[in-house]
Amino acid sequence: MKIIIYYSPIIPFKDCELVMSQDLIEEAMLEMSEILEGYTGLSREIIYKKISEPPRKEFGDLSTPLKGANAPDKIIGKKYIKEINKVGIYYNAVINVDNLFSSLFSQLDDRYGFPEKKTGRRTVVEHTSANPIHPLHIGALRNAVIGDALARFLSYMGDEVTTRFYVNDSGRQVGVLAYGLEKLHWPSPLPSIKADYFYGLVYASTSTIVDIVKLSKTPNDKGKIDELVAIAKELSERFPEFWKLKEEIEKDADPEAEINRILKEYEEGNNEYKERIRKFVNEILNGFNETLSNLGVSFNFYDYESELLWSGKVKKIIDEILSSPHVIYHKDAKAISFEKLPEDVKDILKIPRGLKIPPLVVTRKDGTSLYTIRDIAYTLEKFKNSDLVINVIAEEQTIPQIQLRAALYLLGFTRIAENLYHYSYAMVNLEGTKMSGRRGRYVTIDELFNAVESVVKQKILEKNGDISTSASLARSAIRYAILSASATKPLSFSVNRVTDLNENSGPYLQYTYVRANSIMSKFTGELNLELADTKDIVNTKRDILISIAKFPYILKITYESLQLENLTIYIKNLADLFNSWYSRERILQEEDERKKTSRLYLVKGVKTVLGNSFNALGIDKVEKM
RNA sequence: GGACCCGUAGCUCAGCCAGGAUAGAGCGCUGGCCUUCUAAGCCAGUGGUCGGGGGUUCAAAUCCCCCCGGGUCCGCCA
Repeated sequence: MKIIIYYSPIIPFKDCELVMSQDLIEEAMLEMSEILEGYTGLSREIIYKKISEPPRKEFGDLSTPLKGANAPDKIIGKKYIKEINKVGIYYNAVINVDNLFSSLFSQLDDRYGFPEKKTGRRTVVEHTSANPIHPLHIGALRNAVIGDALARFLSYMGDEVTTRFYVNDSGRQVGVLAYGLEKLHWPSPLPSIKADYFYGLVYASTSTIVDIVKLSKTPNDKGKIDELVAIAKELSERFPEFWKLKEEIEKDADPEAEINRILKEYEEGNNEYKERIRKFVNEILNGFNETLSNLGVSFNFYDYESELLWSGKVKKIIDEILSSPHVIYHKDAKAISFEKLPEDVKDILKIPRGLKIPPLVVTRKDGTSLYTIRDIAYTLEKFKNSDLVINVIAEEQTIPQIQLRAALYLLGFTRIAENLYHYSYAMVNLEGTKMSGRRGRYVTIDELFNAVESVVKQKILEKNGDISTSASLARSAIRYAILSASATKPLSFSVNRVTDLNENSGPYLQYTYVRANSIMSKFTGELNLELADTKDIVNTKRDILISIAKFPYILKITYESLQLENLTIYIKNLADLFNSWYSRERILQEEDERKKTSRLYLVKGVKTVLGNSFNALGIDKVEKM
């Protein structure tokens, strides 16, 4: 793995600071650059910046290419650097294992790696925030896992973190569902089925029927109608009330107008709609929670979008917008224009210079509100007690998120606009399935989780393991599959792959932890650093030592980049090293007390690093597998 | 048409932003290892025009330009 230096944080710090403790690799790199500075005349910053891990062992532990530098072929180091050897343009440093070992383990405790001081940054992570109209499907999975892991991670790193789920209970989709329910006289969910599944069927049925009615009035697209009819048949097999619902909806001259009417009355505070909609939204949210708890995901707050409407906060923003100089007419509607947003501000707000930001319409024709405008009001709320807001939202919403930042900036909320971060992630593909919430075609997270858990259970039975760990293992398999990939890349998912619990999986990491933990719990003595034989720290053990020492550094770059895969991949590599060593040498059975001691320290280090990383990523520590 | 993301082994992914020495994992395939602290493991082998072409550089998977392919967005939806 490459050692990376001098990262410029993705989000600049203002009055907050990350102070890492015990970052011994960083100290070694500083020492190396100081030594070379004296010989080469290059600034230590330049040297430091170029340090990386050499591709092969024989080149040492740290390496920096310095062309034209004229240092001696061999330099003796000081504390963490043993010596530096010149090979071609490279200066290769060998780490002083004795000193690294004693420094590292003289202070390694349960908190190892995490900063001792709080950063002083108050961070909101808004994530998942799925529309409460159908069960959570695979689309929301990546969001929930990334958001939850980010929040845990930042919290361990010393941010004061708040997690929020934005309940989008005021959008058109909720209006569609309310319309369908009204037509069915507000039925209660069937007891045999989870509420979110029941409402999901009503929503998909209503939405499909409304589209059929709409299309049948302008009969020009035969193919499309045939397709919808096929979907109708499909839905009617899953939802017995489908034809009754269709009959009811067809009685309305203009279903679309009915949906708008409901939305308007609801937004204006009609009590019946307020109550009825809140009731089903909460039932669906309960379903979400059941799903999310399987994944180990929970929230500090659920923020109902509708409350922003009824409290007048949205209206206040609309008024502010309308009195700003940036309002124009766009297709006969009042809209915010972003024409006058300066180019250099675009850079600050991470908006591509080449992008012409589309105008943002302020309200619908009938006066009801639109999502992005409501989101402005919501963003102000989120910033009330925070410095940074991270929105984990799919990349499809890049433009609205840009409009949001740009609008906030133009309205004068510059600090907020600058500290609002869109954590974008690409789509998850599941074995080529095509998903559509509006048509009720989706694979739910529950289905995936159950499939994974049942494979895990089978595996546990085969191995005579502890069946009570099945949920933990299934959860970690799913979370690992997501957290080890870069969020910006489209992710191909398949149940087969997630349930392949091999050496590149959550359970593999848990298994490695179990091994380390089991050794430590069988050891009853007291570890004494004086007894440790550092001469024994060679080959893979040496790699393990250095890897453990690198942990704070990895945490730091992960914190600054917000790319959790840095940490995930790192612990996978550490687990590989540990397992490789584990199969070759004995630890508790080692007869030489001094060797046994130094090895036990390594095991303790591995256990601590894995355990702390698990905490930060939301992977369960299990004792037995 | 414009903007953004992605393209690395048969498949799924690291590495790219911060350029350096024979490009790494897992799955798959081949063969080995359980009287030893948990074999969800270990060891060995197999497999790559880093999408293509130019450019910058002593040095390019990595930076720049062009092109090709896939995805997403450009709504009075979210």
